[in-house]
Amino acid sequence: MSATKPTIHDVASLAGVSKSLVSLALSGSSKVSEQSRDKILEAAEQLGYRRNAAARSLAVKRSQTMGVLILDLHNPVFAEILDGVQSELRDYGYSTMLVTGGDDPVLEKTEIDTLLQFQVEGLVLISHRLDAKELALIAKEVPTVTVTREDITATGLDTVCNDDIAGAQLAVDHLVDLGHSRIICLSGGDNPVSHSRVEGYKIAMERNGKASFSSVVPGGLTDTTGYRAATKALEQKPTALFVANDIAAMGAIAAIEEAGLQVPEDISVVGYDGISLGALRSVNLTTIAQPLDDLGRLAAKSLVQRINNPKSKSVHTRVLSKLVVRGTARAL
Amino acid sequence: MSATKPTIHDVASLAGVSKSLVSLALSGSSKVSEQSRDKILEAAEQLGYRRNAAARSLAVKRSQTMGVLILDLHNPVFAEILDGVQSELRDYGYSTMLVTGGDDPVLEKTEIDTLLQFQVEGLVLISHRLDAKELALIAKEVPTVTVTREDITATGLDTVCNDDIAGAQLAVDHLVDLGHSRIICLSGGDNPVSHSRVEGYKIAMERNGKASFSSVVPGGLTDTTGYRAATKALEQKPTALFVANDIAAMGAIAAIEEAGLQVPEDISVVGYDGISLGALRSVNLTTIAQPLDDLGRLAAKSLVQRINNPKSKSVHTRVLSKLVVRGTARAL
DNA sequence: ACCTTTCGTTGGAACGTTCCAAAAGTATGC
DNA sequence: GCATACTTTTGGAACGTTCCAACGAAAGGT
Repeated sequence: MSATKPTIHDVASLAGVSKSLVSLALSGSSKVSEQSRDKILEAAEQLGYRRNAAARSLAVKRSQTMGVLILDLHNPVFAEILDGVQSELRDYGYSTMLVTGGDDPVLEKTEIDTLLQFQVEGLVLISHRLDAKELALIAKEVPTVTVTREDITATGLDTVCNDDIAGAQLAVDHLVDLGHSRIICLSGGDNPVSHSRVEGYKIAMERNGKASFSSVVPGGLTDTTGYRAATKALEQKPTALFVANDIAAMGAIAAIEEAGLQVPEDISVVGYDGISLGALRSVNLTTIAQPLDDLGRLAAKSLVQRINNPKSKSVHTRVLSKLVVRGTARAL
Repeated sequence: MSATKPTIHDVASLAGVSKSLVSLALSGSSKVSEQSRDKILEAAEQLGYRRNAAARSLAVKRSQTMGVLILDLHNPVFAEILDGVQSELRDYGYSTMLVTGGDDPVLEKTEIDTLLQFQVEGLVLISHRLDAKELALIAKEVPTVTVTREDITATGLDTVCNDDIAGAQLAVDHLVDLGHSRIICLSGGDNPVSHSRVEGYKIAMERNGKASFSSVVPGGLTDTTGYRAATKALEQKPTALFVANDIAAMGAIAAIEEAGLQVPEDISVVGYDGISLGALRSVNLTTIAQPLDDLGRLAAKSLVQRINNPKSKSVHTRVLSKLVVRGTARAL
């Protein structure tokens, strides 16, 4: 650590030019003579000069930074979406500031506040805990895009997500194709995403003439809740389970095996999300895969677009999820 | 979006006081009269005023922000460490700026550069790709702590990690306790962490008088590399496998099952890392668990300490990993 | 030789804060 | 009623950058 960081002034005086010229040279302006540019670049190099983003952001009134809020890094879905967000934003020349809400909704609010203090130009919210009123308020202040929920409309707010209703139908159709009728749905609890998936399940059961077998067992989005729901579901002697998400599906599989049954020989299981974890050989989960990376990329794109054109009306982007057939569902 | 963001001046004139007093009031100074404080707070609220962190950081010459570099968010180990880092830093009043290097080492460097431009006060590096020279250079510029590698000593650089050699011995000892002799080690490839784990394996085999069975099959840290290594290892008819990390262990388990054998009935498997994924009921992996959250917290602590006392010499913190017995290893 | 244009360069203002020294106001003591 | 002390408030400088208007020098046109 040098005593004090070199500033543009230091570079200027070492190169024997004015600070203005240094600024110009550093931003690659064409109106700097070859000679001066070289001197300046060399001086900067020698001093280990680095632009001060705070000062810059203050002067240009743009931070070139986006804020990202993630519900919970432990669920791989979010990490995978983040990856897309981040790499896309990088291409647009934005940096990313990431915060996680943890379990605490209050914390989530203060974290967003921190983000805003840093003058982020936009917000990507990968979380479904914020309520609509809150969200609208935030979106009014800064361009915002939510990923994974589309239940909300507010000015300045874009959304990116998959069609959960359609996706769930894909799952059921696949199971029906395999000859299943006794297909039970393990729900993901009380949140918009899970509701849609259940709805899709019901529609597909009906459409396939299996309405009489339609049965939803309340569950959640975690390993444990999936396990519990499956245990309960087994009482109804299903031949297949459609589970609200991949993690819960893994819990469900464990429950089935503990009950002395085999997946997929005795019971087929289809999950939802398409986390890369499910592709691991020892998991090998048949699932409805959301294009998670795309989800992130599109969110980023959408945000950048809105920043360039703040008055445009809300855009709701839908991505297509698709069935990924692996080893946990097979023909009866 | 309001036309233009309210500044401290706007608040001041609305409250009928000077900007200085507003600044004072907002930072909670005790030398502001009750009356003024109320007026100011109310005015701020009314305007939706929010401090500008860039301006603040410029004025106080402290960004109150730390930079975190993560190798790869897809590997849950990193996400779990990050969680600890982040929550600890929050307690110290720091914000976090996160970047990921992706696959590209060059990118990793520019990302660190971005972080430094934002005047982060410290750097947490959760990545083992940077080389020693690079690292020393960075540490000279800003307090830095690496998590997960301790092969490097440089001024201003602290490290936090577990004792891989000891951890690996724990794994082998456990297997020996269970009556195993034919224990094969699937290595994690060519990196310092994996080397240590192999070394620990060898030491423990020797110590337990099983040196003649000692055998290392080269592998990697991913699902696929674990799968391949296990396939090869099976030729030697082992009764147990010690795998370099949990993800690879999961790949190994898949290979074993595909070969028509069962875990743990025919072959026991012990992993390393203790990712929460391994605790999922359908995985249920016996492993050497690093206290990942602690790792993150300690890194954060170490960093804060160094910031408060930059001249102190390098601190190398060791955390204790422990055996977590689950379902993939059992007595012969 | 002089006016105009172009090019390269410059000083100063501005961005929104914090901090400091000093001013203004209020209370206390004699 | 005045000096003293203390509390509250204030204007201005500073932080490191970008941007703009303006400058001098060199080049071009007449």
